[in-house]
Amino acid sequence: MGTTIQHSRVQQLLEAYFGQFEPELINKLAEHCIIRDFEADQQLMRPGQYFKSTMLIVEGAVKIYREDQDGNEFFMYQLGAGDACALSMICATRNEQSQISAKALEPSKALLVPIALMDELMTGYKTWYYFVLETYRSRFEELLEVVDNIAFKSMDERIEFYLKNQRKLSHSDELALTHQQIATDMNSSREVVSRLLKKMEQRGMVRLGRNTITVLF
Amino acid sequence: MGTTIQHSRVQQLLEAYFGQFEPELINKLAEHCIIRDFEADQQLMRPGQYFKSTMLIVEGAVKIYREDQDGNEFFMYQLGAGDACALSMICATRNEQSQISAKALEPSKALLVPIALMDELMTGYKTWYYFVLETYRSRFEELLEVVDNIAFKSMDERIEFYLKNQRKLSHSDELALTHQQIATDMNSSREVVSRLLKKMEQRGMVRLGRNTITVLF
DNA sequence: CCTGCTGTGTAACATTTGTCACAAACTTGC
DNA sequence: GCAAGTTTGTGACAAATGTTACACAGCAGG
Repeated sequence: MGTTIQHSRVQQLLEAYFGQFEPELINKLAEHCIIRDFEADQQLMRPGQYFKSTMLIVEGAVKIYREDQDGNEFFMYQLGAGDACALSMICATRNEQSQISAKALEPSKALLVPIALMDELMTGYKTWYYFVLETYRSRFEELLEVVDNIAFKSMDERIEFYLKNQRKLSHSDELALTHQQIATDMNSSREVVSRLLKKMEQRGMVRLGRNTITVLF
Repeated sequence: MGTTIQHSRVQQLLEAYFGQFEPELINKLAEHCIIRDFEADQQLMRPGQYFKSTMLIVEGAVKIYREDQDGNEFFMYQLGAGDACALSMICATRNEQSQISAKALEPSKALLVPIALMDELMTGYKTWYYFVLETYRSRFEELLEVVDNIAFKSMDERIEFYLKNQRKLSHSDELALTHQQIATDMNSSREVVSRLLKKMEQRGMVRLGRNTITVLF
């Protein structure tokens, strides 16, 4: 594939999803970014990995989660087109190991920005530095919300929050989820989730079907 | 107090605790920072507050915690001299409301950097932008550790982690803590903490006294 | 030394969450 | 339409945590 083709494709994507960037920044990025595709279920990051670039998501959905030694998972938040992976920025700038996992939930595309560019971008382009700070800020806030949930709330409230969140992410009241998936994301067990969902159905908050949960609140 | 006096005092503090800053940055900051003192137990930040400046701690210890509607607390991490409050940076840059609480654990001093300076500092001084990113990174990591603890670990493991952390912060194996304080920080109840501490004492991990816990591991 | 306050110990019980076991419902491929 | 796999429902029980209630120990001030 010719470099010019790739170059203009990147430019298009940047303009579409990162319209807040000043034109010179877009040009700069288009010169140096490459596009990377991920299949559904493919891992974008795994604990212990080093980064040589920062990722800007331009298509698909990426789940960011925590994994412990025993392989237990815990869902933290989700990224879509227009989002950047804050962790990859942090780790990239510091050349540190990542301690989190990321997985594509559907076929996804990301732009890879070489970390060698970071200094120049941060000091040279105000919209970039705003973008980076804003990325941190919003991930931090999301993480704080996660802490709130597990620190202060009971399982049923957490499920409620989870469903609301999923509804927002999928733009639909019909969620294609199994009880097991929810249990995995919340580091709980399937039976507990089933039990509580059943109670919520009795209270008229959801309608349950095989592979679907309809949110009614 | 003469401005020159204040100015040179700020400069001293910056050199002492933020020695990584380049000299021109220190001068710049010294010109515009003011010193603010906090008494023990005084609140530095409360939910819903707006920031007009970023805080650099130069003396004392500041506890950063989360509070819910019912007044329950949950300890997140602690700052000391040389640390910056990441949250005040985030909220300051975005002119957003803070959603966390900060309290001085002992008489403390902070330098207040006006947010109006942020743009200039970020783009003009590489050590500043490194510092800001590193501040985010380390707070983020700490927050991840917090998430791990409450998501994956049981109460006794969490107490163990808490005590290790306190030991590190106080540079001593003798911790001046009541069971109630620990319970508050972990959003649990005093009885549970007493019970588990007693078990740990039986296993030889700690020695318990009134107002003191001696860590033996 | 008595009084009151704060901190700790502990038993009994309630509630929440996790685990095990198994059945039933639904889905898919042949 | 049958077999095999996946998903859900549910009861019984275990374990962890939270709650209530109360005794008592240590400390401070008069």
